[in-house]
Amino acid sequence: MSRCQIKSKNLSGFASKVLAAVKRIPKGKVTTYKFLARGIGCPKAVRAVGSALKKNSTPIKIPCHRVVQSNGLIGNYFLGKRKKVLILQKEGIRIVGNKIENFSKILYQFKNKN
DNA sequence: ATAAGGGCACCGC
DNA sequence: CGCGGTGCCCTTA
Repeated sequence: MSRCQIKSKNLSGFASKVLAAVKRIPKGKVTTYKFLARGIGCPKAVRAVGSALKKNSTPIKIPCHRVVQSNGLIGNYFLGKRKKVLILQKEGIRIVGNKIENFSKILYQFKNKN
């Protein structure tokens, strides 16, 4: 079961779960699409997670900029990769080039819910 | 309803 | 160790 898609009012259940998970990310920390996907129960839906964040219409409530690639790279951002880096830096995260410094340290891993 | 795209991840060479 | 190609799932046109 664990269907990754549950109908909702506006956003798909999948998106809702993703957004909820992203909102759980503490400030000054970051997470990866992989952990995020795994956190919602769909470790293979890493790309779907990105798409879901893209449909996010409230970036203020949903710090999608705290979501980066599993290799420590910033990845992309619906507002622009450059913008994402700036925001992360403001969060107190050190970024070298396009990579996050101390990535493993600030990496927030979701608990294995379920 | 079908087709292509996308804010990735992993494996192989 | 670095780069390329493929795979998986959801969204939008």
